[in-house]
Amino acid sequence: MDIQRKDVHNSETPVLCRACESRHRGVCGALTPDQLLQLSRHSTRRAVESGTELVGESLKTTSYSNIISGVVKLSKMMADGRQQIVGLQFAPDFLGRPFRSENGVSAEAATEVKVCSFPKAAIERMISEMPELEHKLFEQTLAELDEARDWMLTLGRKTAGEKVASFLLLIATHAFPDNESDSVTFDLPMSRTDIADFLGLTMETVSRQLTKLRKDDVIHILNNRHVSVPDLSRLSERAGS
Amino acid sequence: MDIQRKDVHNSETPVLCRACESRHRGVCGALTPDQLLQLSRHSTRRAVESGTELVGESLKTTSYSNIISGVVKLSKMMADGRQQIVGLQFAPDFLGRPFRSENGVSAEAATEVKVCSFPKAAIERMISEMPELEHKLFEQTLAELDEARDWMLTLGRKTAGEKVASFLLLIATHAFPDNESDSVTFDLPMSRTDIADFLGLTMETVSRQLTKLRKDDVIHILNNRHVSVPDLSRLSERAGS
DNA sequence: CGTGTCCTTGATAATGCTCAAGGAGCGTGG
DNA sequence: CCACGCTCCTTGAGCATTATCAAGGACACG
Repeated sequence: MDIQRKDVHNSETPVLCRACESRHRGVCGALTPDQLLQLSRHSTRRAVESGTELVGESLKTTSYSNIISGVVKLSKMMADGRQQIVGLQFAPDFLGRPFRSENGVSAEAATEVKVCSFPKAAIERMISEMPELEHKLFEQTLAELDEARDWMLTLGRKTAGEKVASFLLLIATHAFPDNESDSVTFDLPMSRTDIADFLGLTMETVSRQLTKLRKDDVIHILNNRHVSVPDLSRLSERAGS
Repeated sequence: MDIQRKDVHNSETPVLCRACESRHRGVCGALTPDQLLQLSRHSTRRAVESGTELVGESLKTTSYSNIISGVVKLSKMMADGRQQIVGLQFAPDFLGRPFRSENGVSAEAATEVKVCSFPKAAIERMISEMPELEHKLFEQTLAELDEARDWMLTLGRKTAGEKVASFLLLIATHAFPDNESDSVTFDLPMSRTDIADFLGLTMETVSRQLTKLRKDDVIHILNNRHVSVPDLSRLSERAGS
């Protein structure tokens, strides 16, 4: 074994973490290689298929995760079965409600999802020891709150057409956060029913509004899931600014 | 001057802070008397009347505040004037978006409001020096996120009747957080128009639903603003659990 | 080739919105 | 003290948007 590597203060970044986005844009960016190594000893990486429940609405959570790839939907359900998706999470978001075992939302993989999971206790210990880590989580939570409030405007005040356009815009920008051009092509990470549950509409209304956008040449649809937007600014107009 | 007081390590709690709820349930609970004293030197306390704008939607903020009493509404507006209230804040909530000068919501006093304001720089310095303070703010932000997501379910999936009942329940529980009995009486902190903007409805629909609840004897209304709920569980049923 | 899932489209119904009129409370000024 | 003007709220009638119910199309998989 390479002695030099072992001896330097900044020990080597764990292999698993090297190509991980969480180390750059996510919460692990707050950790030194030493700490990363310590945490990685307790972490398990796994891929789950679309539809898997990652966190139950009233289940006690025993672990937290970083999303490595894929899309996770957070949802709430009423006693009679009505459902509302209250947020989408993308890599490299941190998944889980800190400081509380029960969080009132369920998390389900919307696409195939790769996660890196840690035991609750390990994370909580590191949070209490490292203000930098807590700060990162705080920043993410503030961003989620901003997004939740944006979406409240969409849910409460936009028309069906504006809602669907807003959703497409949301996916387009999150799928390609640093897209500079005015056109994008992407796969929708969710079914019509899921989109409806996110927008507070029915599946039929979502379908009709997508058809309308297609007929007005704002979007092109191939194979139900595959969408291309030739001019983002035209879509943006439809979203009601 | 009393020398003993001056010399003890834990100096005296500032007069202004003594009866303040923020010191117990709010963010100031994270501060020692020494730190409180330091902060209180920069703080200004003032009362503003209902309707005053405390934070502009795209204005750069120069100060943060603790709400001492009253209700603050956070809202977003679309270019064409459609408005959505995205949150209500009560004493002893902290008002302001940390780490960003522009926060995308405007804050307006819904009732007469008393606030204790601090310069942005002073708070940010204390946050960076005191993990405990940041932790308190983080906890409040998480609670706000939970509430925002609860409200998303209300906005997206509940009927007009359920929305109005949910609103009354929200006010009843926040006005008297430790009420044990099954009946409550309170004043609504906002107009019908504001309630409509919070629920994603029109003023007329809110009015009709209130009338319906009154005719069904779920609530009693005196003088438009004054409401009494004889049986909270019956109201809760109307809110769709 | 059948069966299943997901999506689209159509016809009809219902919920909530728009427009309109009028009532209640309140401060102001005659 | 009362009339007025004002704001806020209620109520009604008709309408628009979206939901519901139903049928059928596209595609995948056995």
